[in-house]
Amino acid sequence: MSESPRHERRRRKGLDSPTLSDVAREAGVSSITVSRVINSPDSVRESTRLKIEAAIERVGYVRNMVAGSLASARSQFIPVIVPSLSNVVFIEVIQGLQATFEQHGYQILLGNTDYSMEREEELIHTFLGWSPTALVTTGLRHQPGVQALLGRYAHPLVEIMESGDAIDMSVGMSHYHAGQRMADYLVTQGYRHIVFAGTQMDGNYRARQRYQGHCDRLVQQGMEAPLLEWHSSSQFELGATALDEVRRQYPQADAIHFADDVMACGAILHANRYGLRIPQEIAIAGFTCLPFGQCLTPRLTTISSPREAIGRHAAMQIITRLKGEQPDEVNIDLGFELVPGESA
Amino acid sequence: MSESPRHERRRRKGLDSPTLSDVAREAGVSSITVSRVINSPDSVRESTRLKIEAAIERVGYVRNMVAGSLASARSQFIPVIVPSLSNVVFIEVIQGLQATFEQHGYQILLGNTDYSMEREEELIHTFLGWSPTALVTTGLRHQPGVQALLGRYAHPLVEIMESGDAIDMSVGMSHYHAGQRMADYLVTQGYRHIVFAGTQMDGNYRARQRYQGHCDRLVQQGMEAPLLEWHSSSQFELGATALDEVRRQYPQADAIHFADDVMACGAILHANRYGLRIPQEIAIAGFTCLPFGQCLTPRLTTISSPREAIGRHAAMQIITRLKGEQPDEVNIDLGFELVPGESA
DNA sequence: AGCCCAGATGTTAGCGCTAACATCCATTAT
DNA sequence: ATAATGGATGTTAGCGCTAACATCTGGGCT
Repeated sequence: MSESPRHERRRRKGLDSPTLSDVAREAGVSSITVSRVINSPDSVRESTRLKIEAAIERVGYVRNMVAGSLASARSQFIPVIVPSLSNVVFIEVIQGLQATFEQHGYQILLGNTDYSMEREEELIHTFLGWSPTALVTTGLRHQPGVQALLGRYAHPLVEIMESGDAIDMSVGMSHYHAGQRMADYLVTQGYRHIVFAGTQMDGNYRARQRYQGHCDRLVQQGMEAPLLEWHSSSQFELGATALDEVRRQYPQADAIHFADDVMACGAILHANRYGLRIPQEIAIAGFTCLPFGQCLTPRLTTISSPREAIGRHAAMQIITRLKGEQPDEVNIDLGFELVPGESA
Repeated sequence: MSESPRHERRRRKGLDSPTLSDVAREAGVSSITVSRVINSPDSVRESTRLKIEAAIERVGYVRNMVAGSLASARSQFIPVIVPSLSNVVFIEVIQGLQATFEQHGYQILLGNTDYSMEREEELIHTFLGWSPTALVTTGLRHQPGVQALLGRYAHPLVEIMESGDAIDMSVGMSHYHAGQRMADYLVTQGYRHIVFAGTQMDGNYRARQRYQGHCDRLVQQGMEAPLLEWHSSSQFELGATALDEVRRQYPQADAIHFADDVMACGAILHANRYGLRIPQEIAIAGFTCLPFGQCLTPRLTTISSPREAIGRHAAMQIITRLKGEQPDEVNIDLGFELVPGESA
């Protein structure tokens, strides 16, 4: 156990790297001056700075962020909580966040809830232990405990993906209106028997909101809005299955409004394979606008969601607040765009 | 500036959350006992534990991980450095890592080098400041400085994606052999004029290794091994461009070996659009085996890489070492599999 | 009864850094 | 010459936790 060669108690960790005071001694200054060179170089005279920088180099100093965070009671960490990493949508959001935060010296702490609100609560608890400077989480709905905890949270907080009233700030789009808009478009195109097909919609309530918008619009038009739901995660193959299932259960269906592009693309590829003509025999629509949908023949009709932009805006909201400024808007709705292809 | 209501100097942060000693006082024990309840509950008598747990609940204690990490000189953080987040491959590796680490209470710190080794060096420097318990980085090649730094690094370290001799441990596959294997297969299938097409191969040297394997095998067979390279990131559209370009520059080409599935799929979709028959007029092969390649008509011939498995194994190697055990193997080669489709 | 021992709990002393305040010194204004 | 100023640097006292050691219990044994 105690095979460490030196038993002076000063250092307890194996790798005893030099500290601020080692650098300070080497440079002949006090450690706070070294700290200033690192954190606010402009507040130190240039000659001193150069001397210290040389000393840092010489002793091979590596900054201890943990100690810094403890002393200043804030870390450079910003937890980002998303429901899934299998869904490209969140990957793109994370990229937007990451790129922006990185430029400003913040580090993302990634949390994955797997669409479980209990898991979200656990994650938030853990993350708060890291004294994060800010927090990003997905959606406007949370467990009561989370709602309360975040309400008391004194730092910038952004809820992403949805539009609406946030605890602190939000960046997103209206899923209800997106569903409504697509239903609208399908009706305009002359489709009359439209089935909505999605998966895991119990956890993913934003998909449910899209269905709600879809449903309300169709009912308004005096149509029915049947829903077909699966419970595995969204994959291409599931789109194929869904297409078959819709045609079996609703032989009169002339269009399928999928909850996401992945399933929609799977359906198109499946139809191509079996010579089912799209949109003549059945029309296909998706949601989110992923690149491959736009390379298919026929091109997928879908709604483009501002994924990376959500990430970038969310990060900017936080950075603005951390600079002590107030963002122009607290709740940002980045909207969406209908992208007509030939599939519907 | 100093508008905080209470000026007792004890707490400097805005949100003064209860500490271990608050809980200790509440429970009538010493703070170390509370610490034990949190870190090794079995070392505390049950009655005491329950009493303390109740106190924790009552005061709403949130553990301060930063202080814990400083005191114990190790954090629960494990930096994971990958070259890209746009490439699904790394997303899947990260998922494998994340799922495994999470179960054992570790938190990933994500770093993205954008295929730059200088950036890798910077990232490693920053991350070492967080006293990480272990480290995961991509590839066996690094800047000299990184090589030296990691050589001295006293904690578990896994280099992923490649097979070969690691600084500490590695989990991956041989890209050279994968390239060779595919070239082999194409030759066996009767193709004689095979073009290799890739993008950003200066940074992505694993793609270059695949090309090397491909090249060596073809030259061995007395064939030429032309290479066509682009410099934007790999997208479906680039595959389309590549297909056109190959047919223009090498009219006699009967097969294209793409450096990755995304471009290969783009090429197939493009060919389908313009009625070019695959593989009769030109064969297409990819690398990595992404789901959509397997849904196309014709199905993409490709090589399946063990992406999630790499993540899971890498995490397990680290966990084994952190438990104080020695893993059975230091360098793990998870191999690959040729997946024949109809595209070649 | 007295002793030993192991398991439970407590005491002490930092981990490496930074906030807050204190001091110093060269300028400039008076 | 002296005071006033402001920029550069230093002193002090923790941040909240845990390692290491010290102490206290209450059986079980002779």
